[in-house]
Amino acid sequence: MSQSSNNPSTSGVSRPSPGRKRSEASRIAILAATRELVAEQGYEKLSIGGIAARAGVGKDTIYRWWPSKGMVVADAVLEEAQPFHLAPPPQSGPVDEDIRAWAHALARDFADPVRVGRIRAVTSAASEDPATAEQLYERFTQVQRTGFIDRLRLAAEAGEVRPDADFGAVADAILGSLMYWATAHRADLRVESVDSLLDVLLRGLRADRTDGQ
Amino acid sequence: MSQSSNNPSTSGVSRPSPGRKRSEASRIAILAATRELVAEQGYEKLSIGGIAARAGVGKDTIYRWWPSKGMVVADAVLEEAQPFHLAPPPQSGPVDEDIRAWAHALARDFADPVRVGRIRAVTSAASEDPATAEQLYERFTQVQRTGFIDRLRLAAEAGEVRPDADFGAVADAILGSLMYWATAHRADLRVESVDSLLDVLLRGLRADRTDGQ
Amino acid sequence: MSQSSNNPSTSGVSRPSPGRKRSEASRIAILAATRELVAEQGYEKLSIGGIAARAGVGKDTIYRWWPSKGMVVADAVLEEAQPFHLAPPPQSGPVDEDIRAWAHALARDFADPVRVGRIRAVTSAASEDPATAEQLYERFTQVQRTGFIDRLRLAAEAGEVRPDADFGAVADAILGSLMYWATAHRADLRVESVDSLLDVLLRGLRADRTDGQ
Amino acid sequence: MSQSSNNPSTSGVSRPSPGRKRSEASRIAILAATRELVAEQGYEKLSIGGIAARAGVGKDTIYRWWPSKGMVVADAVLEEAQPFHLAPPPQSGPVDEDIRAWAHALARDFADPVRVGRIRAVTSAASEDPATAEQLYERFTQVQRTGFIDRLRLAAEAGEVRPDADFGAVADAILGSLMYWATAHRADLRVESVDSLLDVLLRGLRADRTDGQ
DNA sequence: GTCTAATCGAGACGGTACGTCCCGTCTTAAT
DNA sequence: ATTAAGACGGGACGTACCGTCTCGATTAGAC
Repeated sequence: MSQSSNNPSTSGVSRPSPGRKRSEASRIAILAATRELVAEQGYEKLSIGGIAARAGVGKDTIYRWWPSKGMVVADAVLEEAQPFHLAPPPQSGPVDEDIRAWAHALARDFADPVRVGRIRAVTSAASEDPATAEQLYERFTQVQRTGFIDRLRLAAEAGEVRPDADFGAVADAILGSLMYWATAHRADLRVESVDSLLDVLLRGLRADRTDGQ
Repeated sequence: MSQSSNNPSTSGVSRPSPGRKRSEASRIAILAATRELVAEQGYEKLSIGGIAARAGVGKDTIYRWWPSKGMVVADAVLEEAQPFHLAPPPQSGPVDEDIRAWAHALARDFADPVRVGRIRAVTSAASEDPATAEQLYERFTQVQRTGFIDRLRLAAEAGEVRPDADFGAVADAILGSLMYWATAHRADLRVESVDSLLDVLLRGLRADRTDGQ
Repeated sequence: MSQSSNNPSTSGVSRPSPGRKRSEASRIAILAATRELVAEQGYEKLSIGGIAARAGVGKDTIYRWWPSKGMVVADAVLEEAQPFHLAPPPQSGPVDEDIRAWAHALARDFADPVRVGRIRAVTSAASEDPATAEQLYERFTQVQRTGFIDRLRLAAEAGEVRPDADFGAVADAILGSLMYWATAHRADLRVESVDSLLDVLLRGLRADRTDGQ
Repeated sequence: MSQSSNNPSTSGVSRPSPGRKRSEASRIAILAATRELVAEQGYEKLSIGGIAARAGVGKDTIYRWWPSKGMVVADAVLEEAQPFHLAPPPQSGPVDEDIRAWAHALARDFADPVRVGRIRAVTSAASEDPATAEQLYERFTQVQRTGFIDRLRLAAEAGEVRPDADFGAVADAILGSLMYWATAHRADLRVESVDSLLDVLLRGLRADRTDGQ
C-alpha cells in the first residue's frame, strides 16, 4: 500500500465518488519501473518521463499520486520488504550475540550491490528533498534505531549493559557509518569493520561490575 | 591552490606552454559565487549558468576547469580553511580530553548553519557523482580520520588505550554519524549526543589494567 | 494552414491519435514573432530563442514543429498571401500588356522595403539549407514561373508568340534577376530596369510573321 | 594580393614602420585552408577557429587582416583565377557566336561541382553581409557584366544589335538567373537552358533592318 | 649589435546561441 | 473521474564559436 496517502475519499462516508478508481496495476507498474531504472541508470539519470514510459503510464498518473521523484523512489525502494532487512535484533541470547546478529544482517544488506544501489538512490533522493529524507528516516532509519534501542533497553534491565548509556547515540553511530559509507561510493564494505566497531561499542556499553559506575 | 589540476605540461621541464594563462581572478570569483549561491539557494537549485552569471564569467570558463557542478562545489567548499575545522585532535592532555576537544570542535562546525549548509551541499554533490565523493573523502573525511587515528595510536603507545582496537572503524562511526545527520535534514545537532557517543566509545577503547590485555 | 506537415496519422483512417492537439495560437504567435524580428533585426541576428521569447513560447514548441530556423522563416514569410503578390499574369489583353502588368506588380513588391526584407530573409535561409531552398522554390518561384509559362503558352496558341521558345528559361531570367538583385544588397531596384529587360525579351519572343517560323 | 587593404602605412611617406612584416605564408595558408574547408563542409559549418587550426595559424592573425568570415571566403574564392572564368566575351566573330561562347564558358563553370560550391559559398557570405556582397559584385558580377556590355556596345556600333536596348538589364538577366540557380540548390544546370535563353535574348537584341522600329 | 615594435602561435577569456532534455501542467479522447 | 498520450511554457544543460585579450617567442628595420 502506498505511503503517499492522497486518497480523495477518506473523509467520512459521503459519496462513493464516481468515475474510474485508481489503478492498482499502474501503481505497481510505476514502482517496478522505478526499481528497474534505478538499477539500470542510477538515481541521477532517472526521470519521471522515463518511469512513465517504462511503466506504460501517463506522467500525470505519477504526479497525481506522488509529489516528487524522490518520493516515488522512496516508495519503490522502501515498500514492503523490498529494500532491506528490517527485522529488529533478536532476543534469543546474550545481548552481544543478538546485536552482532542484527548488525551482520544489516551489513550483508549493505554489501549486496542491488540493495546498496537502492539505498544509495533513496539517500540521494533524501539529500535533495527534506520530505523524502523524512520518509527514509521513518521507514528505515527509525525502525532500525528503535529495534536496536529496545533490545539494549532489555539488556539494561537484565543488567547486561550500563543503563545510563545513550543508546540512541550508539544506534546513530552504527547506522550513520553504514549510511555514509553507502553514499560515499567507496569500495567494499567489509563485515569485519562492523565487527570491529561492535567490539568497541559493546565493550563500552558493558555493565562494569567491578567498580560499579 | 586549486585542486582541479589540469596542468598540461607537468612532464619534466621543457616548455612553459604558450597561450594566455589561467585567470586567477576568475577562479576566485567562481568559487566565491558558488559559496554565495549555495548559501542562498542550496545545492539543488544551483546552476552552472547561475554561477557564471554571478561570477561575471562565461560558462565555458567553468567547464574548462571543472568537469561537473559537483566538483565546483567541492572546490568551493573545501578549499583552504573555508569549510570547517580541519585541525587534528590536540596532543596536550589525556586522550579522552583531546578527543573530546576535537569532537566538540567538529560538532560545533556541524551546528553552524552556514557550515552545515556547505557540508550538505558537498554531500549532495558527492551522492550524485563518485568523483566528487572522492574529493570529499580525500579533502575532508580522510583528513579527520587520519588525525583521529594518529592521536589514538599515540594513546595506544602510551598505554592509555587498547592497542588492538580498530581505530578506523571508530573514526568512521563518529564521522559517519555526523555526516549522515547532516544529509538527513533532521533538526538540531546536539553536542550532547556527540558527548554521549564518546562516553561509550572512549570507555570501550580504554585500556583495561585489571585483566591485562 | 501550416505547411510543415508533420501529421503523424496520415496513413489511412485508423485512430485520431490521442493527446493534446497542436496549439494553433502558438503556431500563429511564432510566425508573427518571426516576421517582426526579421523586420527588426534581419535574418542573421534572428535566433530561435529570440523568436520563442517574443512569441511567449518554449523553444521546444518551435523545434517540435520546424526542423530549422530557415524553415520557420520560410513558413512565416510564405504563408498565405503574407509575402508578396502571387497572382499569375492576367489574361485580359495582348500578351505584352499582361506580362508587363505582372512584372510590374512583382517589381513593386521587390521595391517595397518590408517585402524585400522578407524576401532577403528567405533567400538567406535558402542559401544555407537545401530544404528551405526547396520551400522557397515550391511556394514562390515555381508559382510565379508556372503562371508566367501558362500565360505565354496561351499566347503561343493565339499566335502572339513563338511556340518554340523556352518559356521556362525566360521565366528564370526574369525571376532570377529579381531574386539575385534582392540578395545582392544593392541599392534601389528600378522598375525601368525590368521594363528594359521586357523590351528585349518580348521582342525576342514575338512571333515573326514575315519569315513564318 | 589581399583585397582587404589594412595597410597601416599607406598615408603619405612617413615612417616605413618597424617590426615584423605580415607573413605571406600565413595569408596563403589561410586562404587555402578556407577553400579546403568550404569544399569539405560548406560555408555554413565553416568557422574562423576551424580555418585557423587547419592553416596552423592563430585566430588573431585572421582577424588582424580580415573583418569577417565572409570576407575571408570572398578573398579565398575570388583571388586570382581561383573562382571561375572571368574572361570577357571574345571579339572574334559575329556577336551571337561571341556571346554564346562566353555564356557557355560561364555555364560550364556553374556546372562544375567544385566551382559551384565556391560560388554558393560566396553567395551565402554575401547574403549575410553587405560588405561581402559588395566584394562579390565588384570582383565577379561587375566584371562579367562590363565585359558583356562592352561586347554588345561594339556590336551596336557594328549595327549587329539594336543600339537602344538596355544591355545592363540583359546582362543582369543572364547573370542573375545563373546566380539564383546556384543558390537555389536545385539540381543540374543544363547548358541548353542557357542556350534557350540566349535564343530569345539575342533575337530580341537583333537589329531589325526590315521595319526599322 | 642592441633596441624597439609589430606580428606570430597559442589559447584563455566574457559572451551568445545552439539543440536537447526534463520539469510540472494542461488538453484531448477513450474507458 | 481517471487514464495514456502527448503538447505546452519554462529553464538548465553542455557544446560550439564568436571576437577580444594576454602570453612568450620571433623577426626585422632603426639606432
